[in-house]
Amino acid sequence: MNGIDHESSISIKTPEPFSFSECLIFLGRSDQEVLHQIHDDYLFKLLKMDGSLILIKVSADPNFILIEFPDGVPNPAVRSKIAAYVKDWFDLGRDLSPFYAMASQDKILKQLIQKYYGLRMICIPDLFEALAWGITGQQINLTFAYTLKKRMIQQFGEHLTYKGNTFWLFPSAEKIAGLHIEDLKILQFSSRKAEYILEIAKAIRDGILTKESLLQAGSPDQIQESLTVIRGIGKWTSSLAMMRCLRIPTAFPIADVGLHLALKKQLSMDRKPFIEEIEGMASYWEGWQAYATFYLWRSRYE
DNA sequence: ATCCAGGAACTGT
DNA sequence: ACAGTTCATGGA
Repeated sequence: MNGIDHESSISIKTPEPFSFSECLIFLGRSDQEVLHQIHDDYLFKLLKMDGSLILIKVSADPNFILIEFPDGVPNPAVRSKIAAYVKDWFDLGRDLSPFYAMASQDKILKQLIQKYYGLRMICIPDLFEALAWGITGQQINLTFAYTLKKRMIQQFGEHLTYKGNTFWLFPSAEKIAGLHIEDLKILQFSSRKAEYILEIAKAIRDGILTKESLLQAGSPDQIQESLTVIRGIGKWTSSLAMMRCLRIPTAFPIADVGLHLALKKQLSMDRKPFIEEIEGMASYWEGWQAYATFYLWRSRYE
């Protein structure tokens, strides 16, 4: 049971703490994002379940998340999958109280959990999307990374138009696996990133690389190892996928420039912190490095 | 023009 | 294991 199914909608009891509006702020961080749309306090997203496109409209009241289906109500089996998806997307299954207890004693995180109270990790449940997004974002500025992602989606992803708004789905691994390097290069992906993404798409298409097999690989270190043996996936990209797709709370992209800039700002430093300095700060975050990182990322969107 | 951006592979020691 | 080099391309 992932939620209460009212046939034409689903409501999911939200855990404490949870703030839908904080999640919407993170989701609205780029005006180039086309994988969801925010209109007033409603969040729209296109999903594909059992082979069919389904548009969802998500909203919240103090105790529930409500999922509606403006373009057609799917069958009960699909509704149940959608409830599970939304739960994963907002990381609703996690008990945040240990994180908040730790953070309330931490110099850096203390203010962040007050400011962004109820923010949850916004996850990327699709493994191919998480890895492709990681590779896309390697060593380029975020603005350009969003541009590349948008081009890839609008070139190769499926879409649905409802009341004049077009909603996009991230391209499937199957679709991308069938492309040539040139097809991504022309969108201004570098040759190497195009190679990496195509190879990973093929591995996912062929069932060699799956979320389940990664999760069964064992400890977080073993999962990281099985990711970093893949060409194009280093420590940073694997940590990102472990954070936002596999939802491993200890995942920690310690070399992430976004994290560095957030810490620089929080600590009013005139330079980015050194890795050794971050290791010192993060020693207090043990068990919750992923959430600490996520809240720090959030602090950059002020 | 210059530096840098939510890195990773490759090469040499 | 560790350090330096190369790749790659737009944003500010």
